[in-house]
Amino acid sequence: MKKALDFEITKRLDGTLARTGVIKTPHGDIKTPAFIVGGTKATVKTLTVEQVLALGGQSVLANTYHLMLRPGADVIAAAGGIHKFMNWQGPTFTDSGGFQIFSLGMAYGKGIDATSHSTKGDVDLAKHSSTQLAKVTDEGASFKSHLDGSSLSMTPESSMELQHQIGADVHMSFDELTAPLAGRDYIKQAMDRTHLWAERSLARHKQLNDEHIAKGENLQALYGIVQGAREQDLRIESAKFLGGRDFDGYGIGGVFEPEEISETVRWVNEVLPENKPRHLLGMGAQPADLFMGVQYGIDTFDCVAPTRQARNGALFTYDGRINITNNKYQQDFTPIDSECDCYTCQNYTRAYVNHLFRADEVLGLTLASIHNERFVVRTVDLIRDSIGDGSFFDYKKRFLERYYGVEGARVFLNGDK
RNA sequence: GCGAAUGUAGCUCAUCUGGUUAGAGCGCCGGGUUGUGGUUCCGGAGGUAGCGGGUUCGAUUCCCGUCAUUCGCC
Repeated sequence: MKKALDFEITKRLDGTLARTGVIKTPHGDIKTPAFIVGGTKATVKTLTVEQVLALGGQSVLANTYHLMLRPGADVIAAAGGIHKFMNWQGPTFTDSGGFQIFSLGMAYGKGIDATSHSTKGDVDLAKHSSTQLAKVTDEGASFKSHLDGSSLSMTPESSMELQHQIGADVHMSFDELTAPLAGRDYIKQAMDRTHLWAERSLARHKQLNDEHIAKGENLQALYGIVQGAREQDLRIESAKFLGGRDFDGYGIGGVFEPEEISETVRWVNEVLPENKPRHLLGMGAQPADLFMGVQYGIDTFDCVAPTRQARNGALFTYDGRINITNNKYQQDFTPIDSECDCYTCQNYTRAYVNHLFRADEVLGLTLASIHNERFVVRTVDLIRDSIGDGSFFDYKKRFLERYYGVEGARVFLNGDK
């Protein structure tokens, strides 16, 4: 029987979990490691698909929650699927919506968000959920739309149905995110529920794929999502549980402190089956995330931070991040980064981008987004090359010491040869 | 020339009949953002209240003078 997705490992880096490979989908291949471009609402904000292709984007990731609210999965299905709808002919992913129910529902307006770097107290969000906008039970989640407050619900089955309507190449199983403030008991409970939901997601997914086969349509792939937060034994348990199921690949979910990424990812990837792709959900706001993820076995990333930060004027350079709105760039007629090969750096100056931001001109958002997205896509591409030719550790050291400074980079270089 | 109104932060304006360190919005300066927050979020700087007198325990506030701006009338 035809498979929804193939993954071929082309090279391994000795002594690490890093590898290069190719994910093959009905809409084309993804050379890995790869940075997947954020296309939450079936658009990469401020960019045309031509611009995304030009900056080296191989694949985009959209979001089930956002698309079910607007325009509705049925509209996308009627359009012939997300590829036709948004005019992106390459590989696509959709996230299940679980994260949004957490971040926009349960934690909405409560000062708790996915990045709360708060002390690790014991907050059981389920106990608070009756007064909040989302409620999670074993059956699924009920929540209120952040757009108009209407009552909605999502189950593993309905998430799969929506994702199949949207029609991306790779889906994520419906999961429950554990909050940064969650205590171990709740982490365990949410993980168990995520496993239950993963099995139900997989069962419904297979039924829907059978329908595609009957209609002669492309098969769609499903990743199981590993949870377990910061608990090593739970992460390992989750990787074992899901690794033993017939998923096409795996997503690693949760919320991480930057310094926790490498060890959490390592726990999981030492256990997951080696021959399936692994996606690190939502991480990649800064270069160290990319190097650490790949070194410990991640094949694909997605992260909205590069484009979100771009829209607010925070731009990457190889010497660290700058805020292009700063006064000092008003008459700086050099590129954002003289070593960057993006369209923006090839054609425009810091002074011009600074002007666009100050004048509130929308082109600034586009030029900044092209630059930041190109910066991370290229960084991961060069990581892939460095695994290919064995220079990964040299590249990593050189890149991170320049970006963070020798002192700042040290924490990321510990233990490297 | 005469009459009237108005002068408070870079800008537009608050400070109720005189009462602690004169506020806001915008702008300006800096920072944040990790399964998306384009209208974002968080900090910060900045005013001898046009100027000079007077009354008062105390004046941005009341009085006088002066300068400036605006409007109206000769």
